[in-house]
Amino acid sequence: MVKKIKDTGAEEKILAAARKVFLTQGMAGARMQDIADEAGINKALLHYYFRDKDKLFETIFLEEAQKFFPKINKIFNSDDALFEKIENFVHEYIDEMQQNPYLPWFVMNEMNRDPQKFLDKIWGNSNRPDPSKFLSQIEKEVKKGTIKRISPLHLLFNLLGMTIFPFISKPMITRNLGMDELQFRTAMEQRKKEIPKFIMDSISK
Amino acid sequence: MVKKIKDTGAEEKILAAARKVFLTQGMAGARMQDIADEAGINKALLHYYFRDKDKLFETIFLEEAQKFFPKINKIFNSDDALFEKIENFVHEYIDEMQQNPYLPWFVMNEMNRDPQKFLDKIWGNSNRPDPSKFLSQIEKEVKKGTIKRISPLHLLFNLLGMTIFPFISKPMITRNLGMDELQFRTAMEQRKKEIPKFIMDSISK
DNA sequence: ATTTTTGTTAACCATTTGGTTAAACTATAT
DNA sequence: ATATAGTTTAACCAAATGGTTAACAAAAAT
Repeated sequence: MVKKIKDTGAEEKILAAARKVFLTQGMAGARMQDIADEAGINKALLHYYFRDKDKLFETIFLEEAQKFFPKINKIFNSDDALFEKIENFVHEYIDEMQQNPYLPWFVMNEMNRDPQKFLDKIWGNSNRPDPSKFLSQIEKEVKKGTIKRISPLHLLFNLLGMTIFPFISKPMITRNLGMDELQFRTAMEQRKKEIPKFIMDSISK
Repeated sequence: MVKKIKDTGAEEKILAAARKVFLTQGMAGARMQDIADEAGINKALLHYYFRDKDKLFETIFLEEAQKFFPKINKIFNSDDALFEKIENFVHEYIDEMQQNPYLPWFVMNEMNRDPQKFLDKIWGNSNRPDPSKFLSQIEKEVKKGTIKRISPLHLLFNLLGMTIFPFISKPMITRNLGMDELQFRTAMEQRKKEIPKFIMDSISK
């Protein structure tokens, strides 16, 4: 009956280990034994805390997705002006990615595997990314004539692509361009300013 | 000794099946039995033609990667003017993705899993994407003053991101925006013009 | 025609892997 | 001290999975 009065850390250690293994190996590639080893505990303990692999995976995936998407929503649905919104989005997103570089790949990977499952299950219609306000905001600006005529959808694609893609392709890009970890970090840091500038240069009249 | 005088199709059927299964499930998620079923042949025949799973996977991956990257190289290393190069790249890339939508995700996915392995093995220094000429070309244009001051690296990231990202995030994006297959296709078709325009609007003086 | 090589299969095998069990250990309450 | 509930482990189990074998069928070579 008494629950979690004291946590020596077993459960937390499992979660940390599972996070690491799932994020790098994906659901299919992850091994329960690897997670146990990584956590420094017996494999059976995994099943003691989390019934089975699916449950454990879902816990991790949900946790990661939920700490990630709401932030975006908040920005997209804020009352900021368009340019500030773009700036905020790029800034926050890149910060998040710097701390958690495997996240976007992980999310998209599992989503590719079984789109139905996650879009329904993980985002309970509550925190699913909703760019509709952002899109209509662009349209409004176009009509007002403050920015050039551009399709909101394409601007969204551009914004997302420029921001997220480097992190997804990191291994390929860095290896191919001979960048090291630090160079990549600084490049991404620069992009916080480069991307908004690039967009504004393109759409402002 | 005589090899492939006639191909009833077993080998081809295996390759087609393996392509399908590997592209959608990844190396870790793919099951040899699934490939056999998909090909309509006995599982043992897989091992008759391709020693083991690794070999089969490598065949597919190599085949896919090699029909994909050289094309890009040709564009990046051509003598076309910068804008034409960008136009060509976007055009060719989107065409390729339309026909083979799982490819970019597949390539990057497996590359994330084990970067060392593929970058050395798959691209034998021959057809590895090499944007260096493209990068220096941008720098030249900047120095000539024909375009705004922009970091070549960031422009490359922007170009790649805007072009490739929608295909990687397709399941997420389409579901979230309520797009169907046709709408997605037409949107991507539009991007062939939208992306070059977006870039030129941003960097031209 | 018959031998030999190539292609194909069903049945099988060994290992991996997710998951269970029963026993042991730890702390807390009585 | 002892019972009790919660925690952890070693040993085990069954299913899944990659891979092998031996027999059989089809084709090619003799």
